[in-house]
Amino acid sequence: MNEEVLKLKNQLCFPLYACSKEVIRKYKPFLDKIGLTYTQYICMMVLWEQKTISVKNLGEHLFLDSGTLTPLLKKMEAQGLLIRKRSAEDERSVIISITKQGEQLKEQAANIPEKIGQCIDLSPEEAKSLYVLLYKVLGQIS
Amino acid sequence: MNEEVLKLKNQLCFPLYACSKEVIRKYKPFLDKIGLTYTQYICMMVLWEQKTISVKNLGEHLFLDSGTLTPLLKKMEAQGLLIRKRSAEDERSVIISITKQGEQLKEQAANIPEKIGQCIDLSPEEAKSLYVLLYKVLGQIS
DNA sequence: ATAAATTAAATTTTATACAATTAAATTTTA
DNA sequence: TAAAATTTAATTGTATAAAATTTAATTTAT
Repeated sequence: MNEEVLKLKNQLCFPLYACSKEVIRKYKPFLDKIGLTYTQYICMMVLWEQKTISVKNLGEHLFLDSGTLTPLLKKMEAQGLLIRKRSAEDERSVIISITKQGEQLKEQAANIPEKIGQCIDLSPEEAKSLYVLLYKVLGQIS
Repeated sequence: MNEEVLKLKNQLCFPLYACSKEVIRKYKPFLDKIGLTYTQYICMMVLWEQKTISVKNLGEHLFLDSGTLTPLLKKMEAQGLLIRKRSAEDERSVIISITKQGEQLKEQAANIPEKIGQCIDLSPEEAKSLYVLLYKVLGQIS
């Protein structure tokens, strides 16, 4: 057996996994201030752009399924950030719509990307390269 | 407000988060065959190298705390892969030692990195670049 | 037109994650 | 040396995450 292949330091998956967790952890203090978790934050990002979207479509954007989204969206509805309504055309679909309160949250979130950016010291070229490589893998694997 | 900064497509955190999840999901069929979850797999990787390690030290390697590791390690002990024993020198520490059965599992895991590699089509240079960038961010952020 | 297949959410179960707290042991300091 | 501070696990509570199943609605094919 090649003794090297199963060493943690020779895996690409591990820094990916660890880096993802640590970056998300960095968001916590900022997201706490506006009462969102990271997953809720990326849902809101989609809603700030789209205003209205089905659970199915939202899940496709975020690589999440209804088992994760349903309880999450119910909580956010209870917080007044969005409304869930079954589609009239196709009753299997649930349509999410952002509320005024949800729209207003965007202003409070506006400085978060910059704050996170300050924690990560990559050159524009490095950041771009990382971005491209991650989306390349994501496109291949999902 | 700059309307661009909060768009999902302009975030670096999101492909990191999604890519990590999707890659780990790819491991599932292979890990299922040997009865491990991904987190258990990276614990075993450390144990295949170290044989013996404290919970504290293991957590530092994996960026995980006792709240995650304790129940995980208890399950793995019940499966016969390792033994948990409180240190004699410092009773606050719990020492994890791999068992013969845990050692044997390594042979069954030996082909997993290659299998995953087949799902990810990056040139050696791209893979190296991704690896370096991830560890760079990890070093800055944690 | 209706049975079969598909689709979309919701639910259930299992497994992380991690913050916060607790408990116990050890080390430091006054 | 005894109190205070620190360290290490364990526990508790909350929040994902995903597989598998269920339910309900819609579409397809005969």
